[in-house]
Amino acid sequence: MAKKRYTIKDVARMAGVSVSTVSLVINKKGPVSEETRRKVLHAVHKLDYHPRRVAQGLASQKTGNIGFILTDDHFSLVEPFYTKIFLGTEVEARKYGYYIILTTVPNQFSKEHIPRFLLERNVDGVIMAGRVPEKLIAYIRDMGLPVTLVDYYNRRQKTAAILIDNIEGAYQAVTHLIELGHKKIGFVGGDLSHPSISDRLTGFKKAMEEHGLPIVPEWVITTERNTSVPSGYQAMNTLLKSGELPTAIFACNDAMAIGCLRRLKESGIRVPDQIALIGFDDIDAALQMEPRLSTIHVYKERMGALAMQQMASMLENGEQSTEKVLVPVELVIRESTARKAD
Amino acid sequence: MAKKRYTIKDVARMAGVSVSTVSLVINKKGPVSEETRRKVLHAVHKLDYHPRRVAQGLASQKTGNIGFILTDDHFSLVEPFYTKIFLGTEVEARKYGYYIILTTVPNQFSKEHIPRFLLERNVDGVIMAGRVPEKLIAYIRDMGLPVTLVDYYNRRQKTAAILIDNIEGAYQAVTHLIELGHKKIGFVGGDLSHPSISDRLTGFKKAMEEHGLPIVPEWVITTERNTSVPSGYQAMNTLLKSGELPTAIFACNDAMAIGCLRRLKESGIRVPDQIALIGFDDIDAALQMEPRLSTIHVYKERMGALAMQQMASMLENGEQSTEKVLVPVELVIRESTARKAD
DNA sequence: AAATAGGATCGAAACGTTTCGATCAAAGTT
DNA sequence: AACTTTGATCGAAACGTTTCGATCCTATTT
Repeated sequence: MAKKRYTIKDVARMAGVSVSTVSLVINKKGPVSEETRRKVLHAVHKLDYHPRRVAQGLASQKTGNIGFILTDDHFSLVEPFYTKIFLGTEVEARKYGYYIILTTVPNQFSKEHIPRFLLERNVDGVIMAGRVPEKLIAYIRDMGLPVTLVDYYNRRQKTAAILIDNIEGAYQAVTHLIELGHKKIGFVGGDLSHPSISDRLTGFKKAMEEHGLPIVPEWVITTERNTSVPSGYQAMNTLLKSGELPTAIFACNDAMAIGCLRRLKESGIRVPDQIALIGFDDIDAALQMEPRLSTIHVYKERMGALAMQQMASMLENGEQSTEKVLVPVELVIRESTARKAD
Repeated sequence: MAKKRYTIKDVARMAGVSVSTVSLVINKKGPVSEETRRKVLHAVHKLDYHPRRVAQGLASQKTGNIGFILTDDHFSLVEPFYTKIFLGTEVEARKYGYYIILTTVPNQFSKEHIPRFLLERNVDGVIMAGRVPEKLIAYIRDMGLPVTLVDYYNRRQKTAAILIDNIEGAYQAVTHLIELGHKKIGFVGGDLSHPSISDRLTGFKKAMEEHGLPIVPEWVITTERNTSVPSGYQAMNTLLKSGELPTAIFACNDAMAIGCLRRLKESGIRVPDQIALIGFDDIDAALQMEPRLSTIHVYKERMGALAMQQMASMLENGEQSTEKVLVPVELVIRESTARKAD
């Protein structure tokens, strides 16, 4: 039943040329006469020949695979944020003829967690999304493999990266609130050591300052350890206990915004009537909320695709790029933000 | 900077044995004296040697890769149902030393969409999740590759499969409604040609009959083309127009249940007070609803893992299994179902 | 003591490509 | 007319393993 698969030899025989000539034609290298090219391609077609990846790999010392690394918590998250980035990469990879091998590593990374595809030299390059262990980045760079980071950037490692325009996004979100007439605006964030979060805070401050609005320290919550729904809930809790409330809140991501929303509902505070709320990321859940969440849309699939493009060009040039691509975002106005009631 | 990677030759030299002996030790084949085994393993360790996958692949005619195929719409769906199955497979694959290569194919499948990893013979077996083109299954079987289906099963193709216990799940859901005192129960489904959906209808009928309750044709909606949120919305619409309403509804999946809920809210009908509602699948969104959706939990990651196990054993025995594994489900009672008000 | 069996080890072929250097013919240069 | 360049093609080595059959040694059987 299993059909016989032809090899390059069969093609060569059929076309009446040598094996190496067939290889040249297939890989579009070296000069080949129009005549032989035709003959070869005809034979290829006739036999439905496809070179075996594994053989190409051994001979050319390229596997044709790209590793895609996420940390455990990023992938197991309810929100398919990084999953979408992955998908974008996967689809783009196909265009280039690469395979993507996905793996996750624990946040508490140590030597024995080194992905097998690195040990076995089974990838030509690595794309990593989200905050990823420092050591791992260094290890891969050390192997001489090109690296692209997505949605993360570390000042010390000189790698290529695809980044959300966090400052601009936050700026837009806060400006939106200001244009709705809000003057008392709070920031809900966490873990400022993460570059994305601190950038979003920067954007917040920039918008406030440019419009001559005061930044009230009690309304800037940055004590939460992470940026999950429960953290948002907690942060809102803190805010509620601190006397006067702001009239609008910019949460550093949708997950935290959802946490805030939940806490506000429990206190019977109406969104957006009493407090306007805007998030960041535009995860799927933002659309499920009541009210539906205004947010900053992030083009996740696009980011994944861009990472693959960057990787492909590094693979072509054979050198590690340090280019940082800033991907624009888009303000999405839904129901959780409204003109300030007076 | 790029560290030199050692090959099996280096290990052989260091251990003072032949290359073939090293191979025997590493792969735990053939008889090797304890003495040499020690020497070899010591050298392996010392040099941090790992065989290159690509070389093993060529020599052994096994790639070490498993293909994972989804249809486009399954992967781009908002609900990460199949994504979770994929994740389960991926984690399990690591234990066995396999890599997973993910790809999607269009629903309208034709010859030119054959995944590249098949043409290039870059996988040892294929796992497919969800409803998948008939032709593709046949093609792969034809290549002599083992196949496992997840959450889909076609009577004509004799393949292994990991299946949700749909009949039992539906039976439990409906029985739950009956135990709450409901007698007028509706079914919201679509596309009965899909085995999962028709099985869920079977479970519905079984529960109704066993409890001596009538199945009212007007309350059994099976006219929708698919099982999405909008279809659920539409189905509810139909139900609303048909005179008397049931007091409880079993939707064949959570997506449709969400659609129903949305429509009910628009009409100001309270769930669960006026109508109890239960879904199936336990997707993430079920937890986000207000009220939170009662449903039948499906162990998605587990199903993915089981598929990998099945694949591994087929790869070991070198033969296509036709075993069907029925994975149990679990009733999850949340807020959308309540005792019938009288 | 010779014959046999079995365990341990090894050399070499094979897997299916790419790629490098060699060869040869035709065209261009002096 | 001799020499050089260029284009087309090819043969063979190389990639790093696995695996098969051969060989050698030791222990067992007769």
